[in-house]
Amino acid sequence: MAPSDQPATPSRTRRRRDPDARKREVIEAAERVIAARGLEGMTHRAVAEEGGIPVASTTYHFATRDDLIQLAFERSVDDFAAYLDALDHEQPLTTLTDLVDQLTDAVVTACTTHRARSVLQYELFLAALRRPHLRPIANRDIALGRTRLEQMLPPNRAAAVSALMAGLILHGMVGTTPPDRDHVHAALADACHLGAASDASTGN
Amino acid sequence: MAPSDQPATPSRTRRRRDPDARKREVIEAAERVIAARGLEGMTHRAVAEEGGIPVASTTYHFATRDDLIQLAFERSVDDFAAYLDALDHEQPLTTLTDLVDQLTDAVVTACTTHRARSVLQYELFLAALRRPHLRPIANRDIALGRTRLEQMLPPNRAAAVSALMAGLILHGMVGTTPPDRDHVHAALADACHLGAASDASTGN
Amino acid sequence: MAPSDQPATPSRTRRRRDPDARKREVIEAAERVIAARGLEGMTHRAVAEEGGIPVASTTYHFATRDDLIQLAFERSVDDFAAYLDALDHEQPLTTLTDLVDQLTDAVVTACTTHRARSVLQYELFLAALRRPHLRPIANRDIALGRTRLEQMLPPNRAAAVSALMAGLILHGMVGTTPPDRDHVHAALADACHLGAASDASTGN
Amino acid sequence: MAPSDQPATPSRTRRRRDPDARKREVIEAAERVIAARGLEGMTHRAVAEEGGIPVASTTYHFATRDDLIQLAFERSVDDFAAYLDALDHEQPLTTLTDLVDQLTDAVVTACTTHRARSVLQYELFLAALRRPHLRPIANRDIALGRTRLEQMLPPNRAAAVSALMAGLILHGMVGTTPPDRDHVHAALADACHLGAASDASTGN
DNA sequence: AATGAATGAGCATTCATTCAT
DNA sequence: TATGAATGAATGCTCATTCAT
Repeated sequence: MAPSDQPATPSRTRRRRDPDARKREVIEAAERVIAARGLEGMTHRAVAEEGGIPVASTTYHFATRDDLIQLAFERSVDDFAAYLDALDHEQPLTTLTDLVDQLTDAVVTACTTHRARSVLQYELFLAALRRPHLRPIANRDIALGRTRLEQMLPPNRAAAVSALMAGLILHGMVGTTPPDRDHVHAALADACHLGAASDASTGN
Repeated sequence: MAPSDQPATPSRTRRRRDPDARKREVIEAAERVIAARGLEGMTHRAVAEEGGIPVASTTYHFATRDDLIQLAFERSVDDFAAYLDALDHEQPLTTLTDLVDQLTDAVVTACTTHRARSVLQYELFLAALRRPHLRPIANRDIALGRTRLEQMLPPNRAAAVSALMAGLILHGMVGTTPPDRDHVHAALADACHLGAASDASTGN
Repeated sequence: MAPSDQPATPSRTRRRRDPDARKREVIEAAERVIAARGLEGMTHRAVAEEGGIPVASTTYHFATRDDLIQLAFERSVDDFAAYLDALDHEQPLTTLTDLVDQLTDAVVTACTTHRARSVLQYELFLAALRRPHLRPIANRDIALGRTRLEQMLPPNRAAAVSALMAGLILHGMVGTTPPDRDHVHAALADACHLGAASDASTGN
Repeated sequence: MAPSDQPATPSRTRRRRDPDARKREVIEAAERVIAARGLEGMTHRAVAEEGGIPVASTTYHFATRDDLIQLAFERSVDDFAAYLDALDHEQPLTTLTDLVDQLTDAVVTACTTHRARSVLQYELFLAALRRPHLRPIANRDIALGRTRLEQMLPPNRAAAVSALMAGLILHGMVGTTPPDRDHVHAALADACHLGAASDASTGN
């Protein structure tokens, strides 16, 4: 972000100006590896290969493998937050109808275009079930979506819609075909109390 | 964990004669290990320890670790099917109101009493995302719940309610406290189209 | 050999009439496995698979794996003896010229048609270097060829020709192409003292 | 066999700093193990024991066991080349008579003093029959001896003498007693076309 | 600060052999 | 007798982590 990040000092001898840059590289590579091969596939060697980084760099900057895992998940939630922020700027929420349309799109793309991110999210949830120190991170991820919905929905309904989306995405990814847009739309319309008309449109 | 907690066995006579029983023992131990330590924690050694069984017995009856994983998941889905059958006998579905009550209970107990089984289910879903041969098994699991709901709901609504439950349970388990009964009930009532009154009851 | 080997008694219930038959099956399968995968590849499982035989049959009839190895090698030497006998009947040795022609053929086919048998022979030789109980068997194999040569050559020359053949076959099999007939012939002619004329024919 | 036979090392300071030296240590230990126990006996653990080295060191420096095998064989051929070079310096080839004397000595010592190296060579030949990537190495070994002979013999005769030596050594090692010097000498004299007189000297 | 080298611990799997039937 | 079941003992290999530089 800073304009002096990589100045014109081409002192080849120097390896790195920014000590945190290498750390970030490792974390990002770890994110990618978890998404691609799962938490169990996230070995130091796999991260090193993915990032084009020496193996020892993946252990030098982090006390243990668990530390790296935690930081990778934290960063993935940061990414999610940034994604939601961008969404709010590009498509600010106005009407309930728009909201449902947007959420429908979010569910479908979560299973297709953004599948890697969704997988990472579920990896986090599952990991959090067994590792207490990951639970705050997982809950922050959940809260992120929920809070955004609270812009237009009462808290409990926001929570319900958030859960519905989680379930729709999970079932959608497990299924052999991407989820059907109309079904998703109808379910979300219901959950958002968009009005009885929505139901008729899909014939249920 | 304790390999010697079955002292009443005729001991010493190590050899068993019932290979299917032994296979079942191994599979059940594997199920328990996956639920407790995750798929990555399901090593042959862990299964052997959990089942009080020699390590070689866990490899003798199954060609590969992946085979054992698959069979353990298949068996866990069978368990789920049996659970649903039992439920149908004990509490046959009659009215929509009863259904919603029952589902509410199912969600809450899935996060508490039956937490181990729920964890196993999500392990299966996540594993299926990366292992194609597990997807039919995961989809069968999803279909099981969905089909049962279709006794009382149109197909698309059944799918939506099924997804909602999956999301509620996941978020419920990740959260630090069990899910709130009333919120769950309200969300399910909405999704089942129980009537607008349900919403008023929770004050949203 | 005996005409009453498998009489007309089709008593299906009986598994085997001849208790030695199963043993022979195992030994023959072991021979084939050693030739194909080497001594280290000769596991009980490999033999069982090769012979279409239960694994336990490969251990039941032989005290140890080493026993089976020994019997397989013994049998392979028996095979070699039978092969030489047959050769003597079909192509009795008459003149030195004929002998050299025949030996040339033997060397070339040992690297091609009979390669499997040759490999087995070298497996035996190498194994005998480390396992004293196999040495008499290996030496019998060597003596077999030598003795036959002694029909037409003095003992020391017979030994030399036998060694030459062993070396030609070994180098021939290791090489990327089968050995050149003319070279082989020239070398054997020399070793058999066939006469200086043979040498001129190949330009040496 | 004795892992602690190098007490003079600075002990305790386990870490080495010279990776090439460590690699060489492993390869040399592997050579010794193959010569002593055969290729099938060359396990990582056996090499580690032989070299007084941690097991993981034997896998760290080589991608696979096959890699280590190949390097050990390559090194053994290098050793052979060095041996031939040394021989050429110490006893340059002059007359055919000297050559035959020297070769006779080579055959006899190959079965006695240098038996370990000879065994390694035959292990290589046999292994090369089944592992294509070892064939160039085995052929280089054969070419080494052949080329040296070509200093004094025409190519085809050199090849024949080389093969004869291979056979003599093999039969010599398999036999219960070292090969008889005179027989070996007579055979080599013949193969080198030393003159008819040689034959008379041994009474054949 | 950064990294190649090194290693103890552990893993999935194979195998010779033994046992119960 | 013959064989499926069972198992202790390896084996090749991977990995998180530590250390020397």
